[in-house]
Amino acid sequence: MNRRNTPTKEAVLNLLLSSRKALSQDAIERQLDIEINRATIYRVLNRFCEDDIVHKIVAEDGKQYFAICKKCEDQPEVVQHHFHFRCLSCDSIECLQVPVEYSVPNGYEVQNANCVLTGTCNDCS
Amino acid sequence: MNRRNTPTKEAVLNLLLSSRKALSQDAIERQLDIEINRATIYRVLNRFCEDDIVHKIVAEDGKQYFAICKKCEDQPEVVQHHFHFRCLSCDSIECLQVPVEYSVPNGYEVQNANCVLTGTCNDCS
DNA sequence: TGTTTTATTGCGAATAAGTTGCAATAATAC
DNA sequence: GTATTATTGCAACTTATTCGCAATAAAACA
Repeated sequence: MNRRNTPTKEAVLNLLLSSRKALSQDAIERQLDIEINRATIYRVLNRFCEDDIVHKIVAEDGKQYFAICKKCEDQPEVVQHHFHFRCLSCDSIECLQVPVEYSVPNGYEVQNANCVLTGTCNDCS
Repeated sequence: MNRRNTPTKEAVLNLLLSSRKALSQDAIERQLDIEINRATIYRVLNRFCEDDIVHKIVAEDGKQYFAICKKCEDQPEVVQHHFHFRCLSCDSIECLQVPVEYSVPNGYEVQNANCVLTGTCNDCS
């Protein structure tokens, strides 16, 4: 299943790269100049996730948001789990450079972390 | 808007009290002996949330799960934000007694935290 | 105890997010 | 240039949650 380069893929990737925020499918659809089908956007995004180009966050609104996997300065090798911040005022989600730290009971094995803080961001407070 | 006691409310509350896990609407509906309408279950649960009897978790499946606000031994006054664990094997969500710790950039104000770790629980590993 | 008030419920319909099957299109390899 | 098959668009579908409305039933009160 080799990947192909398409205008759609390019457009979505560029949008995500230029965005400071995590974007939902409908935000992406709105912000793109070219018209791309809803289902296609999801498929492109999910492929990006499979390829670890993008990570998916699910917020308390139950919606999926997608953000480029930027590597943290301190740990260039790993894109570790970090907190996300959802501002209720401007309704945007961004990645914080704050690693998620936790311990789990014996026998538990963590594969993923989905952590979203909610409140008011600097721009809105 | 005074609250009234109803069989429905009782039943849902007792179920949540007796459950070690956070429950979704459909899990509650399935586990109850009495027949309660879907919309009603949601309304009861949301009222519990408003009254801080129950807290809501949204998992990466986008679904809402509800759990009794048990107070942690260490900080009996406050039900502080804690991690949740979702086991992909037995598909259940539970509250961990692990507080969520974080810092946020200047000017950010956190009102809530929704943190779910995903993986395999002790029973399934 | 009977009556009134209004919170709660059930029902059905609506909404919204995300997925899927399928046929058409278009990258890429040869 | 042709063949292969990844990608796309479309429409339909699924699933979770919400909402309006009329009926019901707690709770307060006479």
